[in-house]
Amino acid sequence: MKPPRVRIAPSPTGDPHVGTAYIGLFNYVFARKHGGAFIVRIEDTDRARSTEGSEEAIFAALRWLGLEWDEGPDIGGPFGPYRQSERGPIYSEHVDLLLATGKAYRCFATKEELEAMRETQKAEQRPTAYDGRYRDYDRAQAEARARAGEPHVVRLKVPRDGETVFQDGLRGEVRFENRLIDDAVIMKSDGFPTYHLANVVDDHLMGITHVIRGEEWITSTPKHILLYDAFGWTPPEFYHLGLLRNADRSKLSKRRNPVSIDHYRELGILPQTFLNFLATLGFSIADDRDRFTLDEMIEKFDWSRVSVGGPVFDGRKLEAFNGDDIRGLSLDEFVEQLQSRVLAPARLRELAALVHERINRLDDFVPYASFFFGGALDYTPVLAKFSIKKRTRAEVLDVLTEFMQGIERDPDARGFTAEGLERFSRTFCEQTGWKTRDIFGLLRVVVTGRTAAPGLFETMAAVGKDRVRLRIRDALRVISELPEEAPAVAAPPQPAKPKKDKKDKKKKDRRPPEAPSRGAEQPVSQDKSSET
RNA sequence: GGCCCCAUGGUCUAGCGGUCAGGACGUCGGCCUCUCACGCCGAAAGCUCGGGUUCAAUUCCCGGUGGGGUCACCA
Repeated sequence: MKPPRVRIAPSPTGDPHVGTAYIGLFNYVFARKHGGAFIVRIEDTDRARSTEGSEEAIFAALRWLGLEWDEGPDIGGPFGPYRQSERGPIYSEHVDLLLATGKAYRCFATKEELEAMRETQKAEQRPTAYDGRYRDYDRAQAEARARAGEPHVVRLKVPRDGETVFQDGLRGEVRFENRLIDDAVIMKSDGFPTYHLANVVDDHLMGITHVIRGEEWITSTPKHILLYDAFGWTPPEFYHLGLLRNADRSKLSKRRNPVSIDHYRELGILPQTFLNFLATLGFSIADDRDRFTLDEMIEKFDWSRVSVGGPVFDGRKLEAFNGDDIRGLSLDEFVEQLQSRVLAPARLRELAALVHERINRLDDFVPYASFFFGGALDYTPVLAKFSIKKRTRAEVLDVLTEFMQGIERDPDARGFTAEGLERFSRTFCEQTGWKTRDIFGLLRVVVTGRTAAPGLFETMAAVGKDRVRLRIRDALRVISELPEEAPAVAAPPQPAKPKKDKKDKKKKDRRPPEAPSRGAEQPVSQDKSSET
């Protein structure tokens, strides 16, 4: 086999996603196995959703895992630039090419117009698809309107009949009827290419030989094949891996699970352990062994050892692996890990600043700062002395859920700095009509498990976004399971969980932080993910 | 709903026509032990269903069912 060239193409729209690591791992291993190149390309053609800092965070996460790339935006390479926002002229050239050969056409339909079209189609129980209203529009007229600066998109002219077939390296032949594929937008009205176009053009120009990506892309693959055809190019080989799932088998989403690589890093998962665990979610090295190193995986890698059903991401197993590996460390190594990861000087200083004026003896630092560490908290003690009056349980659940969504979406909150969080939180109060003292108190309890703690926003920032999210999710579960008669978050007449026998305790202590919460979940809102 | 993908214990998987269906996590029981943890031993728990093909199907084919993905000027 001549050296393959593979890539991951993350979109810088949020925290580094475990899916990116999963797909990245398989790409990386395949490249290394065959002495090929592993490339990182940033797909940032969506100007609205790309966020500052996300790109760096993705690089840092991949490097932490040890998935080093051979070409990428930060290290360059012979086929750059590797950031799609810097490749504008290349895309326009290629669009012009398709326009000139009649493989694509300009479409002047407005978003509203298309929305109305879809509504009608839905109402009539027909599949929603672009109806081709500008497909045969007069070329000269279209060019004139375009020259006049009228906003429009460019669409691929998909053949009306026949079918598009491709070989999936993991699934065999996959066929789609062309009449069911609508004319995909390839250039948006802002002049940026869509994913489909940029992806195909870049993969071709960068010499990508194997496209290894998530199953969610299968249905857009025929569009890509058609694009390769339109350009007269030979498509690469495709391998669609199964999607990582939540415990309920839906596509892994942060609504139900911690999905940030940073979260696992912060909780003290060892990078090689994390890779090993991800690898087992689809790859098997042998009949009766599931612990192996990255090098062993590379050595033994073969597509016939890759399974394709979407695996549930089971944090308990990850932790079991991690525990094993921690025990495998020498005492010196263990201490080194603690010093570099849990109590690194900068981290210690950050926490010390918050604890400084609140303790009387130095060694109170450790118990005082306990909530800065670990995953879920035990809310039993604090439940005995905390309540919100005049608010129903449903209101509490709602407001926490909204808050959790807010820290994801809000530009102020997303960076998770004390200032940003405070700005966001105060606005949030105004919008929800909650008194600051009520909601800040509630958040304090949720985030720290205590009614007294350092300043809420400094504390939240130091606790970290992923832990905060995890605790809110866990709190939602706990609150929803409180006895019915409890007003909101309140001290029930008797303790909520009056007696815990040995077994219960054991169970609780062992429950991993990642355990997905149940009973307090919101309607699914799928995470958007990049091609990784 | 249309289209597409998938299907071995609760979860991740091995299996590639004939196996007591193997391993791992989790669960349960026991041993070790001042406690816990680790470690060790053991147990319960699985081939989605129905048709074919075959001397023989978990394994091959078809269909049902179930799950998932996708139907944007997001990737």
